[in-house]
Parts: sequence; C-alpha cells; structure tokens
Amino acid sequence: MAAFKSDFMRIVHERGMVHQTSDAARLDELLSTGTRTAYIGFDCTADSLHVGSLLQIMMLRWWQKSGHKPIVLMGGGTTKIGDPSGRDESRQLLTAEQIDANMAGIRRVFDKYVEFGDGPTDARMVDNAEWLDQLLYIPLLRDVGRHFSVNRMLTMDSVRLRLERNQPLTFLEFNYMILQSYDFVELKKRYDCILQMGGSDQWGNIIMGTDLGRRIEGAELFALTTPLITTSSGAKMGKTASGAVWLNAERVSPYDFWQYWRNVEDADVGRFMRLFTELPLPEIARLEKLQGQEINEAKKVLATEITGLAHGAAAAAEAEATARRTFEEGGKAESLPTVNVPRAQLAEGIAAFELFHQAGLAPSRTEARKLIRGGGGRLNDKPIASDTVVIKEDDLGSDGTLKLSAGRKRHVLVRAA
RNA sequence: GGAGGGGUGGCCGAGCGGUCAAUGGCAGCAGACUGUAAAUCUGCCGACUUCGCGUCUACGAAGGUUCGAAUCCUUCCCCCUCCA
Repeated sequence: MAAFKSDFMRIVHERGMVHQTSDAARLDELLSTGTRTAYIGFDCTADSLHVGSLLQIMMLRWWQKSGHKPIVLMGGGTTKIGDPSGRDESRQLLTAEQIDANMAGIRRVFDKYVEFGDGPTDARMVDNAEWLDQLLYIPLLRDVGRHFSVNRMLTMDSVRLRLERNQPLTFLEFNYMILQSYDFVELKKRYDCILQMGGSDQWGNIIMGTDLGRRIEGAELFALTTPLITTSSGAKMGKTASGAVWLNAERVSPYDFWQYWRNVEDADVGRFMRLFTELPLPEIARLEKLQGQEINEAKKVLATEITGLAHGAAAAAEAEATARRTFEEGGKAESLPTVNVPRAQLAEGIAAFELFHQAGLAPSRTEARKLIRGGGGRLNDKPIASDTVVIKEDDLGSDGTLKLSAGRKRHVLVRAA
C-alpha cells in the first residue's frame, strides 16, 4: 500500500476501510492540499440506520476529522424509485410523509457521528429531492441522457443480474443509476463535492457519476468504496434473531447494542476495532493479541467504544455495568429490560410459557413452550422444568421483580404493576 | 423451431400414489463443554394452538384422475442442456 500524504487516505487505508478507489494518488494529493467535500448517499426506507451502514458513517466521520466537509445525501427523491442493486423484487414506494419522517430519524442518528453546521468542515444534510423533483424530462434526456449508453447500463451488475434471473426490472428502477449519477454532478455544482463513497456494491453507480461529471462539467470526480463486511464465519453483519441491529435507541437499546458487539467472534475483534472504533492502531494491536479468557477484555472495550459513539459514553458505561452485574456477578441488574405484568395476573399465577411470551422472550406461546421444553428457560436463574410451571407472586424478589432468561444471554425483568 | 432435463420448506438438496409437514446438509434457536467466543457433541427447527399424533398453510400456477397426489394426467409460466 502506497504511503499517503493525506490524513484521510492514510487512516482509512490503514484501518482496512477501503475496497476500491478511482485514482487514489490524485485524490490523495487533493486531500492533502485543501479542504474537500465528499458525500455518501443513504436511502430513507427506514427511520433509522443499522450496523450495515456503520462503516459508511465512520467514513464520513473520519472525513470530517481529517479536516474535510461531509455531505449526507438523503435519497428523498431516489427513494421514490428504489435502487435495484442486490434485490430481485421491486421496493415498495413510500409516501412523502414516510420519507420525511424517515429522514428526520436518520438525521438523529448522524448527529451522534458528525458535526452539522455552516462552518467550512461542518457536515450538511442534503435531500436530493431538492433537485430531482424539479427535473424536466426533455431537458434531462437532452443534457444527461445523451451521455448514458444503454448497452453499458445493461452490463451493470444491478440490472444484469435482474435480467439474467428473469426478474422484472421496471423502467422506473432502471433510471435509478442515472439519477444517482446526476446527484453526484449536482453536488459537484452546488457544493464542489468531488468524492462519492459507498459500499462495494455501489461501485458501478458511483463510477457512472464520475463519468457523467467529466462529460458534462469537465469535472474531476472520484469514487471510493468500502469492503463488504462479514463476520469471520461468513455471515452478513448486523443480523440477530430479533432482526437488524439498529443504531437508534428506540429500536435497539444501548444494552442490546453493547451485547451485540460484546458477543462477536474472537477472530473479528481486531478488524471490527479498526473499522468501527477510533482507538489508535497500536492499542488495537495490543488488544487483539490477547488470548483465551483475556480477549473478553478486548471485546468489552470494543462494545463500549462502539456503543459510546452511537449512544454516548454514559449509556455505554451503563450497558457495560449492567452486563457486569448480570454476567459476571450473576446478579439482577436494575437496568435490564423490564416488562410490566398486571399484579392480579401474578397473584392468580401464570403459566411459564405464557409469561415468556408476554415478556417478549418468545414470539409466540408455541415458541415459548419449545424454548422451555428445550431447557432454555430460567426463572431467577434456575432452570424451569416444564412449560406449564405456574409463576406466582412468590417468585418476585424483595425488589418486586423476577428475572426471566431465555438462554444464557437474553434476560428480562418482570415487574408487577 | 426441435429434443431432453428441471422448478420441493430461509438456502442447498432427496422423495416420485398412501405410513409425507416431507430424508439429509447449511443457517437459526436451545442444552452440554467453555470465556457472554470458536470448534465439538445433543435436542428443537412450517405456523398456530384450549398441548390433544388438534387446526391451518405448503412441494412453480391452474385444472383433472383417485377413497387418497409433492408423487399420475392436461394446460400454462419459468430455468438449464443439446440440436437448428
């Protein structure tokens, strides 16, 4: 790997955050000689982002920390279309209200990672609906359409794969890459944005943007993509039994978020630290060398660092403390997720499977029964013998709660209300 | 256009008239062992349920034959290989 002059290029390369770059040397030079602007696009199909986007977010954070200006491009306009990349079925179209709400939610996530404002390196959030909604068809065809070769578009993975599998690809979706290219050029014109970053699956779309910029503006634009991150065992990141690992506290609590990172495989610790934390590399090198039992310390650092960025240092410390009391001291931490159950129901007695279901530890009564029958259910840390065991008020501790556990890791406090 | 082969549960892949909610593998969940890890071994693994071998939904789609079909027939859709 070449020695880079600019902080940004050096850092993201050292940390293994880069997959492909167009003209890395030239980009490096530009970055070392002035303040530049880069963007990453996010679609607003949900009101938050999950760890699948975390690497992208970290890229913008490093970008800003290296003295450059990040733009978070919200796909308010393109979300009305839907990127065909990597999927066989068309996305459902969202209403304007849903898109607005989703954008607001994503903005709150970004607030944790970058500084927004009007200063030279302050981040901006821009909605491509600003210009896409105004577009006129004939001028667009004339000014932009002439630069796109359908032959080439058909060879792009995003459409080729759909066609090869004989999955429908609407004309609407086919236009996605044109609009994404147009975004890049528009951001160049409006904000002198010279770099688009994104996941490796976006390479094709990004390159089309740099080409378009050169053709209609004579602009020098760059592309930089991040690698697809999988776990050591090859699974895609960010999925758990209960769904995606979201970055906002409403969807995934700081405690669960911390747990997610605490439970990564040994082999992933160092890599994830480089990608998702800002710990200095020598420190990471030291931590990832820890063997056996000791690597658990490194995992705690990993979890606390990442949670600290997403939810704040205080929430991260609390999650760590909760985990310590629950797992290391075998106690009942007050801050575990808590579910209220009517006191009357407990007074009457409630079947274990029913309570597990109510407490959210099982998606249905049937699942709850299977869990308990399989030996995975615990009441106050003691295995439950049968799914029909009746749980009563007597099982409440002096603090008015009882602890239910599904497996070793998922714990819930039940409180009589 | 012609000749063959194929479409099965989240994925891969058996089954080819009843005993099939469907062998096996992967993934997932749980147990044991550990370190809240990995590997290994064990159990669960369509959904729901008043837990009763009960109900519902499933073997590309639609019809049909049969007491009974994933399995046979007809039509249609799609994929693959070979020939033109």
